[in-house]
Formats: sequence, C-alpha cells, structure tokens
Amino acid sequence: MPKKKTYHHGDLKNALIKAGVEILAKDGMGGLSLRKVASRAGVSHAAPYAHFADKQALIAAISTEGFRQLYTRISSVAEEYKNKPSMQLIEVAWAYVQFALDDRDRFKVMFSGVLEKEKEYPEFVEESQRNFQLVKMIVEANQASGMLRSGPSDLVALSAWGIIHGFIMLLLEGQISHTVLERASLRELVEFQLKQIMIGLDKESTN
Amino acid sequence: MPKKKTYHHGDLKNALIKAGVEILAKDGMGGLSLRKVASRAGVSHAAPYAHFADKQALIAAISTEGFRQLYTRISSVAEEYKNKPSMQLIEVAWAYVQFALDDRDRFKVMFSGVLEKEKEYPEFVEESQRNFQLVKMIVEANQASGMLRSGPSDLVALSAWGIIHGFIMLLLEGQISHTVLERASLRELVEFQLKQIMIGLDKESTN
DNA sequence: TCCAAATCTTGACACTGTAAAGATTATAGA
DNA sequence: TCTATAATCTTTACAGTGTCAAGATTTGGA
Repeated sequence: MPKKKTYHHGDLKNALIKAGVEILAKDGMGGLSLRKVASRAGVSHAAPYAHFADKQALIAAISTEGFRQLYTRISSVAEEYKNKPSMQLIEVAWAYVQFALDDRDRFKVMFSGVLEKEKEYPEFVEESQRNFQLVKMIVEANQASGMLRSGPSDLVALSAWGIIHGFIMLLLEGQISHTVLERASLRELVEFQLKQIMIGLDKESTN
Repeated sequence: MPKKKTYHHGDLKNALIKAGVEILAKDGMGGLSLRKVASRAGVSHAAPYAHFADKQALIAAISTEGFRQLYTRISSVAEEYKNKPSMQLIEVAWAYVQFALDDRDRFKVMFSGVLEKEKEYPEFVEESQRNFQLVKMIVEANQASGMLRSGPSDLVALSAWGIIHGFIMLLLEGQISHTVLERASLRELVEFQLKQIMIGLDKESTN
C-alpha cells in the first residue's frame, strides 16, 4: 500500500527513527543530521521537533530501538540452545558480535557515549538494563550447567559481557592487528575469548 | 615566561591540541568545535588550517597524544612491578582504568570511533599499535611467571585488554548497575575481572 | 638583502540545531 | 454533528559550525 501524501504523516516518529538508522548505516555518525533525517522521512526540517525534544532525543530513540532488537536476537538464540549448555554461551556471544557487525554505526551509537545524558531517557535505561538482566540469566544457567565458574552472577555476567564487548570495540576500531585476524577466523577468536573464562580450558599452545 | 603576543604563535600546533584536550574535559565531545579550540588558543577561527587539514585531523592528533601518554603510564607501572609478578597485571589494569576515568571524554575519543578514517593518520595507527605491543609484552612476562595461561600471546593479550576495556566502556556508559557498584569498589571489580583469566583463581562464592 | 614559504587574519558560504509563528488536521466533548 | 482545542507539520529566522579563498604578516634561506 503506497503511502498517501497527507499533511499528517501518521507514524512520523517511527519513520524518523527508521530514517535515522538508515542514514547511520550509510553515512555513519558524522553524516547523521536532523535535517537529513527529516528530509528522508519526507517532511520539513523542523517537523521532528513535534516528536523529539532535540537531536539527542532522536539518538536516544534510535539506541533504545537497537537495544530492543538486540534483546530479541539474544534471547531467541539463548532459547534455541537452552538444552545444549556447551554451545549456548558461545552462540549467544556470536550473535552479539554479529549484531555489532551487521550495523556497526548503530552499535557504536548504542555503546560509545554519543548519547550524552542517558539518564534523561528512561526508556533507554530500562531497555539496556533489560539486556543486562538477560545476560545475567544466561550466566546463571551456564553456572548451573557447569560451563562457568560460580560466583556472583552479576559480576560474572560483567566478565562475560565485558570480554566480548571489549573484543568487539577493539575490532570495530581496527585495533586488532591484521596478523591476528589473518591467523584465525572471527568466530575462532570469539570462541578463544570466551573460553578464557569458561571452565575446562584444555587448549594449550605455544606463543 | 609569559607568552609574547606576536603574529606568529610559535607553537600553535601543540597549543591547539592542548586546548582541544581541555575543551573535551570541560564540555565533552559535543562541545568540541574548531572555532572554540582556535579561540582558546588565542588565534583566529581559521588559523588551525595551517596545521590541520580538517577537524578530523585535530581529533586524530588529540587521540595520538592520548596514546602517547597512555603508553608512558602503562609502561612505567609495568616497570615498577617488574619483580612482583603477582601484582603486575592488576596494577597495569588499574592504571589503565584510572587513565580512562581521569579523562573520560578523551578516552572515548581515542576508542569510540569519533575518528572516522583512522587509517589515514599513520601516527595514530603507529601509536595505538605500540600500546598493543606493550600489552603483548606484559602478557608474555605474565605467562612466563605463571600468572597467565600459555597460548598465543597476542590472543591472550586481546583477552586481557578486552576484558578490562569492555569493563571500562560499560562503566563509562553507566551500563554497570548501581547494585553492583554499591557492593564492591571499583578496584575490587577490576581485580575480579582480571582474575577470571588468571591462573589460580581460588575465590569461590555464591550468586 | 630579498624573495618564497609558512603562518595567521578576514570575509564568505553552505549547512547545522533549534526556536517562534503560522497553517493544517485530528479528536474529544457539546 | 459541530466545534474548540490539541497535535502535527511548514515556514521563516538566527546563531554557530566546518571549510575555503584571498590577503596580511612574519620567518628563513639564497
């Protein structure tokens, strides 16, 4: 159904978020301007102010939307491997890495502090905490199945998330040298990272 | 010696970098404009173009300078604890965390991809790789002293750096919940993270 | 000494975020 | 159903931004 060209857009708020995500994917953070977003949504340059207080608010909405999608992907993978404890953590981590690679710039926006005063956006806070709760639950499941050491699950969740998140950040910023990347596939690198904190590391090799 | 007010500044390039760092610390990335930097350095708004091709080039210089300082701090701490293998890794990590906390916004600029085409700035590339080489050497020393598992030192270095870097990122973005932060000090959290990948983890507690 | 290169200033331009005022449409209450 | 009020969108305006070009000033080497 082709959209009718009415004065009122109908769902401008979501259209703006969508346009923002698209511009982010094409031109990166430097190319994201409110005016371009408005224009891409087929609306005048000041129209966004009916839905977002300022540019930061749009960015907050884009991030929040990203966290929702991340939650969906992670939780579905976790569910899929619920009965295969030896694979669950790695598959979840792999999904996380792929989410970052699929849409690098949005991932950066979500985690790299482009959003200055995140506490002012309750939906953002709620959605990102929901993700951490999910990680915590997955960690507890893996502790129960003996894949992860015992210990306060929120702290261990920090380790698991942190080790993968740090890896992604270094990867996205090109801080991982080519000599490393040429020797092992991304998937292998992710597995290597995770196995560092998992129980039963049997792999031994020389440096 | 108070600066003379000559037509030629004398050391404008470094003055601009310094001004940039200061503005970053005070107003964050959103407040960093070339014109403000120029003005703070006491020079007209287009003067920076005699030393930097564009804004990105200034940001690259600020980042590069940051990496130099990071190298200085990390290497001196590593040297200091050279003969105390059980503490070296933790102290180095702690220095890294403090470097990030001392100047959050510059740290973000260094690692959060504000710099779009980093490969175009060879000094930046060189300086950041020099840091990774340092981490790699520290990891090798710790493997030799039995604090870290054996394995390809660059991959283990990735783990060590990644787990701390990820932790810092989550911390800087407020993604670490208050319940976690209230229960343990930052230093304890850093130690907990590192001990996850160190040999001889004896700590066991309930979740 | 003198000229070319380096450095800095001035002026200009297109683009940005954002505010204010007005136009258009939706909606709730009579 | 009619209408007033709110929601939505456009137009206009302004200060701040990055960047370029032309000109002024200074430096250093031939």
